[in-house]
Amino acid sequence: MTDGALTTSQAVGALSALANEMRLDIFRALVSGGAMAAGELAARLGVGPSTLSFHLKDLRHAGLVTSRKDGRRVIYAIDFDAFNTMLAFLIDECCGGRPGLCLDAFKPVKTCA
Amino acid sequence: MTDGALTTSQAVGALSALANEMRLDIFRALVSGGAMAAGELAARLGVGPSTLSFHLKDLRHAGLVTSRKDGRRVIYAIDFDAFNTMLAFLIDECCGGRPGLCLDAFKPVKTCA
DNA sequence: TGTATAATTTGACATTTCAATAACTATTGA
DNA sequence: TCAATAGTTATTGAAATGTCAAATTATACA
Repeated sequence: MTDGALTTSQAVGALSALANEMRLDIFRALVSGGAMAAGELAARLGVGPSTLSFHLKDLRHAGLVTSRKDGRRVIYAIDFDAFNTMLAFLIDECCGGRPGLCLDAFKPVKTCA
Repeated sequence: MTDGALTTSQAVGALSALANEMRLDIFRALVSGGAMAAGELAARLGVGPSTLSFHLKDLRHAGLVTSRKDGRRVIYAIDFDAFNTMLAFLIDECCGGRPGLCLDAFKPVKTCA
């Protein structure tokens, strides 16, 4: 997921990865809690290790999270660049050519008043 | 989908609706081509009527598109408010509390220099 | 070395999703 | 009223997805 723009199937992959309640919870836990080990995620979300691993693989395959080994643990983290790329896809591909229609959502985070 | 904020399961519903190549194509066709009848969508996308109807129902159920009858045709259109609400959810819930991390995606559509 | 811990992988199973055909409903217009 | 058109709704079967328990790999440490 190093390219700037997503193909349709990459976008579908990223959307699919977030289109599941448990994976969305995982994603949000990593956003709010920062990078953490699989075991800590499992404890926070009350999920068994294999089920968690299954979903983490999905998120990682979609490029939305990264993982690195630290001893016998595996630390997961959000890939914010990839997430931004997905947001950019939604904005460009789905609102492109119709500026103004999709701008409402951005106002809360605009910093240029 | 008249409320301002989405529940998690509403967000999953909206994401799931877009997490399919054909539905994403339908959505984009409606964005770029504006409101149009199911038959015209079917012709543009080269899809059978029942398959199209199946996916349109999905998008409508997720709240991302609206429909109205016009004679014997049914006109479908993007519900941009709902789409904005979904974008806002992604931004608020997934980047909230970490301003700056998710701002990159907005720059292309910023209108304030 | 032996044991416990952290995580992934595998396999069985149920559920959901998707596509395609055929049947059905509603509307138009000859 | 009858036939054609526009869409939706069953129905079927195939493929993908999700859950859980058990087996496996890798690391740490007594």
